[in-house]
Amino acid sequence: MINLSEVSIKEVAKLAGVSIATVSRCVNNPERVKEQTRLKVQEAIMQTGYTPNTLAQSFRRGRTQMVMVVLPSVGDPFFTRVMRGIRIAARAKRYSIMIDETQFNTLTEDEIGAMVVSKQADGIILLAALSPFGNQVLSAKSQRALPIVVGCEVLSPELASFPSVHIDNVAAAIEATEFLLYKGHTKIAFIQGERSSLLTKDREFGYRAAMKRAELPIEDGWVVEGRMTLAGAIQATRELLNHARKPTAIFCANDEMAIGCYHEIKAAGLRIPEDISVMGFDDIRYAEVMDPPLTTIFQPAEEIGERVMYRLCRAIEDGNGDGDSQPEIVPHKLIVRQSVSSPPKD
Amino acid sequence: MINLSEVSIKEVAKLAGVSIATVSRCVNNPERVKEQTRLKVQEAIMQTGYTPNTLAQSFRRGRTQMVMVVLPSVGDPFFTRVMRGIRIAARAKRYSIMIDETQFNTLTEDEIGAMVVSKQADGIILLAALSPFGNQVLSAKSQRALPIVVGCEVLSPELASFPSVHIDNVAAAIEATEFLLYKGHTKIAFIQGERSSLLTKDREFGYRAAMKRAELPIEDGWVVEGRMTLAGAIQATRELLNHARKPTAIFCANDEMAIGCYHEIKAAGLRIPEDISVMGFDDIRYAEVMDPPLTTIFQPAEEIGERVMYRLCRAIEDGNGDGDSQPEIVPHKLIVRQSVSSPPKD
DNA sequence: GGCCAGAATGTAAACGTTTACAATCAAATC
DNA sequence: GATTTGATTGTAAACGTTTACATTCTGGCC
Repeated sequence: MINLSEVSIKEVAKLAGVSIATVSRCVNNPERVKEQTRLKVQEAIMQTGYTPNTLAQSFRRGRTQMVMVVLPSVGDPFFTRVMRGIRIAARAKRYSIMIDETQFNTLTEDEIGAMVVSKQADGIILLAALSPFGNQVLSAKSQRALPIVVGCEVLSPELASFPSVHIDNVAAAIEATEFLLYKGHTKIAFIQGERSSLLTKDREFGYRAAMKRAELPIEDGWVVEGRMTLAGAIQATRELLNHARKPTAIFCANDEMAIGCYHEIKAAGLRIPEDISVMGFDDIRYAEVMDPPLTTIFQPAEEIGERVMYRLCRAIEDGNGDGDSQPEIVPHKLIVRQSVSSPPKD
Repeated sequence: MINLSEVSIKEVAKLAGVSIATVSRCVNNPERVKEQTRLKVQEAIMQTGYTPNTLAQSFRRGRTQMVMVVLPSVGDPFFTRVMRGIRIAARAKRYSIMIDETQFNTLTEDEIGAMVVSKQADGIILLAALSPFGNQVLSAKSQRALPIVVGCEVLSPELASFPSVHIDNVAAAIEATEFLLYKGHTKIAFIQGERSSLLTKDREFGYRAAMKRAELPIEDGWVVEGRMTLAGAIQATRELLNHARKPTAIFCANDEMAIGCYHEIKAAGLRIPEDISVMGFDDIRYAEVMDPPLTTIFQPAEEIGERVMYRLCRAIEDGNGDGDSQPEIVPHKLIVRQSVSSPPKD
């Protein structure tokens, strides 16, 4: 039964006939107290329904057992998966998590600042590009150790000292592009995400590398920048479909955009993959129920989430975990479904 | 520049040549201090880079400025929308939010308990059916006022005393069903969500009411229970398509399920809406990019989120806001797209 | 100038823990 | 039995605020 009582450690101590220090020890270091008294205190705790006041604990210990997760958009199903992993690990490590979106950039910066300053969170998980406030977080880090771990996103050089967990985006994008090439496509377009995201740059880099290796030209206008949203993708796809040299395959920097891309292609009366092939990235849960099911790159999102969280815990517990700042690279995987075929003959 | 300094109110006081009480007042009740000293203190705060220690504040004030949001699944795009509203209001009211999913029921209950007991959150927003721990939260409420506001979900009788914000699910479901009837359907099936959710019951009730009013029979097996997930909907749709008296229209209790429903219908080689019409519920962002775009019921999710949050704030500030426990009903709207047509002739 | 009222400020307690240190206890050793 | 030792417990300070209450200003009034 949930009990919102106001009983403090004092009442327990009195009832058990011991000092408050002993009660505290019973709760936190049971091995440092005699079996007999431990039982007595245990009993008193039961009787009173005592539970430690977390506020007081946080205050005293200077720890909140909370971590802050900053991501571009909670709505993206990919991040939902990452969050699931984070949540699982957090639960195991007895942390609570707070979430913030970068979507409305301006305010967020303040919030992170406030969070950091006031030490309301013990650490930060960054799943987003951190251009807007990168410097600030960085300076915070240099001043005092507020643990930060980066997930999914790749790190810009000046931030490379943060621990991070992500896939090899370049390799994955190469693999995706090469699959399209293998299927016979030569006119391959790429819808990238926001410029600010390095991750998207890596994917673009992989795409370009694969095209180059295949000695294929990339026409002006084949690489379209969109916001990583449905609307962004729709707009980008429209541009591609109007391109003088229309691509036969579109590689979207993530699956959310592939959904928008599908819509626009169909709206134009074209078929997937007969008229145009589509490649995604992430493998969100909708990928396999799309029509046709989406060929994409699987990211072990839950695993990334878990690892990031565990990594952060280590950093928090070590006081300052910048010892092991090797990025952890987790494996990706090409998932072949039905959105890619050979290009149409013309 | 973010500053993780350890300067406390004492340093500021010393530098400004005043007592700590005055510094505190400058920060919290500037009007209760002389302009001149206020400036002096202001200056000292700047110089030292002081920011109040939130942990100490929370401890002292017994308030955390955090609220906990409990929802079935963060992954559902509908809740993403609700969360956006909550977040906006929270930001305005200077609250932070923590999220918990009921998905893995067992542990969650503990967590809520812990949260509640330790007063780490000032209030709770429930967007989920609360069967598993309903009693407990309820008992907590009776013991001491931990504000709880319910959103989206409709309230079971014994919980009706909690403030809530939601649409009229019965009316909305009637409207949806009547639209199908109006289009000429008579064989209409309903895919409901989890039994535990009252909300789904209300929608089912509306569906049944509309059918009854139209004097149409509901065959055994036309109302299928699924989990409110893609997989649940796929399974449910499969059953419907194998039904001896196959329905010509399927009304899904939410859009997420409609996505799964689409997939299964197409997998069976049927066309939407020519062979079978589909009606959704929620109007998530994917609804309009689905193929064909989904006819559904729009819920003002962001608005619900905002209202719920503001309501909770009121409850927190009033100490115990169970005065105004009238449910707030917000308007829904039928959104006609292309997933519903007249039934096929046979 | 003395007095008063109200404004401004200071003093100190309190919030519920944790923890260094001191004190006590019990058992083992001589 | 005295001494030592280690285990167990108690005492009290500390964490950084807020705030009731006491004190000191300040300026206006007689």
